[in-house]
Amino acid sequence: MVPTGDPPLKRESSASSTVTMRDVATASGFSSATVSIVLNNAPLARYIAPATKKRIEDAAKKLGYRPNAMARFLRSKRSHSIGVMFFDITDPYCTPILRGIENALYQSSYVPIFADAHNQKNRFERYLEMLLEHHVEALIVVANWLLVDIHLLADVSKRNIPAATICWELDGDTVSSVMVDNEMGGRLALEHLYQLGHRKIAYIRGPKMLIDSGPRWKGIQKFAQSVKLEIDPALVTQLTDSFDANSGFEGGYRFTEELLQKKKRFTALLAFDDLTAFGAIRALTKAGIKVPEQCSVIGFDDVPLSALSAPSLTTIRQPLETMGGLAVQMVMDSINAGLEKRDWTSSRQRVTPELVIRDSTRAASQTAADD
Amino acid sequence: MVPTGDPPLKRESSASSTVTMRDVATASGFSSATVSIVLNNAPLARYIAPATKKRIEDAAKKLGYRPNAMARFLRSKRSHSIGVMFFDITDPYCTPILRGIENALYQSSYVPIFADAHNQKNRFERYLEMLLEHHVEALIVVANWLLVDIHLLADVSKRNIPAATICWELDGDTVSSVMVDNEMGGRLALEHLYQLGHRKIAYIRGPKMLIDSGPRWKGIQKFAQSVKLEIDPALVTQLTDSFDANSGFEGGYRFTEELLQKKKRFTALLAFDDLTAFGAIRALTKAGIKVPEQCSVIGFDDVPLSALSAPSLTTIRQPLETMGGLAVQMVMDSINAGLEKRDWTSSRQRVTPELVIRDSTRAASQTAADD
DNA sequence: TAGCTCTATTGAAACGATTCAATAAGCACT
DNA sequence: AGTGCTTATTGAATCGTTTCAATAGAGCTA
Repeated sequence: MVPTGDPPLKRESSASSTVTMRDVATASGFSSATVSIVLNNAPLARYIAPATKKRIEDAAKKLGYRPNAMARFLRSKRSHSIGVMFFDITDPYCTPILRGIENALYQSSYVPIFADAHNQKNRFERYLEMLLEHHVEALIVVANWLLVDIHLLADVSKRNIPAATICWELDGDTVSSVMVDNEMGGRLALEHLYQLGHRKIAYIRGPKMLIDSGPRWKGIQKFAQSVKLEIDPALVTQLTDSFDANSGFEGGYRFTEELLQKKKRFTALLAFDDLTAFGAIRALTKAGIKVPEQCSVIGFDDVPLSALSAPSLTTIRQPLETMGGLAVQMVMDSINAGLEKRDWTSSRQRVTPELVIRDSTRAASQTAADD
Repeated sequence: MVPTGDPPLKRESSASSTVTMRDVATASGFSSATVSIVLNNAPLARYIAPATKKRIEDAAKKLGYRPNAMARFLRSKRSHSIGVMFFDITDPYCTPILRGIENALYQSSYVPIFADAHNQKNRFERYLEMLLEHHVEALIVVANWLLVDIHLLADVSKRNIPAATICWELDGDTVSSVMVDNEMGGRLALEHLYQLGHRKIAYIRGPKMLIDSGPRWKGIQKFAQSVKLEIDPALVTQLTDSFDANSGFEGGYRFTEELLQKKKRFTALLAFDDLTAFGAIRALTKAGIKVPEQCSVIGFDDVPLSALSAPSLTTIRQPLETMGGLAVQMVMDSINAGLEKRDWTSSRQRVTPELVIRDSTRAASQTAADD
């Protein structure tokens, strides 16, 4: 319809053929070396005449040239991809982390290769193998549960691939890590309940296996000590080790039932994490105890559903999305250091947790004292 | 300590150098062509002597040989990766789909490259570009919300890359799709409430923009007609179009409040999806109406949190993990068809939804009739 | 003994980029 | 007129595989 100078049927539009760099070279009248230099803005581009640059860029655009990532990598050793391994994506708190990682990588035009170990060691190893085959430039491991560190450490550091863990730390200094300050989080949680006037508080501690459990409990104890609050051992239980991400909910349910059977009264419950808290709320509700009217409940993590549940959950927020971004930053720094042959030492980041007050906690004075 | 025939210090263990195929070739005493044939079990491997195979495999294992995915691809045109694009991973019902996709790919030794469009068109396009650069062999798009199909269709089909959508359908027959049978789901939901004896039922319909909204409502209407149940227009609202995955919750909350203000009584509420249902429950609870004692609520999707919330949510289950797996199967079939130069036509799968009865619904006879 | 089919193996040419060293022209100095 | 510097461009090697065509011995048939 519209008359233009272009020939009506161009090859580019019809064929599914791949446009290679050589095509751009011949189309623009320069060599592929020049094309490569211009299109990558390589150091030598300083010497390329502006007119040349323009002609090449125009040709590339016109042909719809897209560099072949594989060919590029084969030569330059850079895959522009990084491996992101989760131990169990089913765990609701993984999603914000994934979002954080994805977003940060997007900014750097890196692509995440996603892996989910399903909490199985052999699966973890197989994925590691696959990621290495794909020559990821770095590795981020989100380890909510246990992992065997030997192989990760060996394989990864041997090949000089930067690695970072989120929610987990490894011995040695080869692998960076991002974690929340669990001790501070524990303190914040108890402090909140204490300030609301609660004194008879039940606790569901995290499983031994988990790296978070210890520090969180330590923070609780320290705060209790500082205000001379007695922690009644009869009101303390601990989740058992398990490989199932949903075990938190079931554990919270079961151990709350146990606590209730003891007939020891408590006006608040401090759960290891949000899932545990949900389990606890379920058990309390089933026993006819209203949350927060008769019992306050506080969680830890601030998983996405905590804001949606009824009642919405007061919790200690981990800045999960931020943590994902930080991990990316760390491995990126390391990649760049390697590229520029600078030295680089792994680091251990601690992010600060934050109290989020919602509907599952209220002042003890408003709490009905009896069952 | 243990005396072996091996020399004490092997090159392999110390260096971070890459073991190439040529290394395996020289170590085993054969040519790299033979090594390639053996290690890939290529057609020509029929003619290779068993002893040769063994020697090559041993050498490869001993050296810790790992094929270079990039070099391999450059030659064979196969990246062994597929692109997985989400429109908003934040939406809780994406996680099971991701799990399903990941698991199916793992079985085929394919690797997923993860992309999240954040519901933004330009981001979607940029990611498409990146995925094509990485030469993914196929594309799976999980489109919970709207998307502009023109470019997807054009770019993808032009390059003969198989594509499948989950929770969305495209015009034309280039792109396969997996969807739940929404009409049946709508019917199941109303049927459940009806069988519980509910007659005064409020409805929160899905936003116009969403492909699911229409059929779901149609199923509801058809069932109502079949049992001569009158749908009171005053008890019907519709979510407004929005790009925010969380809008379901807020919408559910707001429109339930609106319904309550009308003072029209209802004993049950049928929500468009689970998030909407949670919003509705929040509003009902806030208004002093207990769920399910005074009002039953049913959702749709069965997102992971539906089982954990208090009360746990009765809902229509979409087999999300299965759907992810199906999509993988489809694109895999298509990839293989392309490889074997067979013909292949895209298909549209419908999976059946399933009623999951939990605690948010109960018989109308047990429902307190007045507010 | 020529001709054929199997078995067993390999040389060498791709694949599509990057990058180093080489070339060459122009200009400004001593 | 020789030397050195800057600008502008390119030829050719290289990355690590895959794969086609070639080679060659061996056993079988006619």
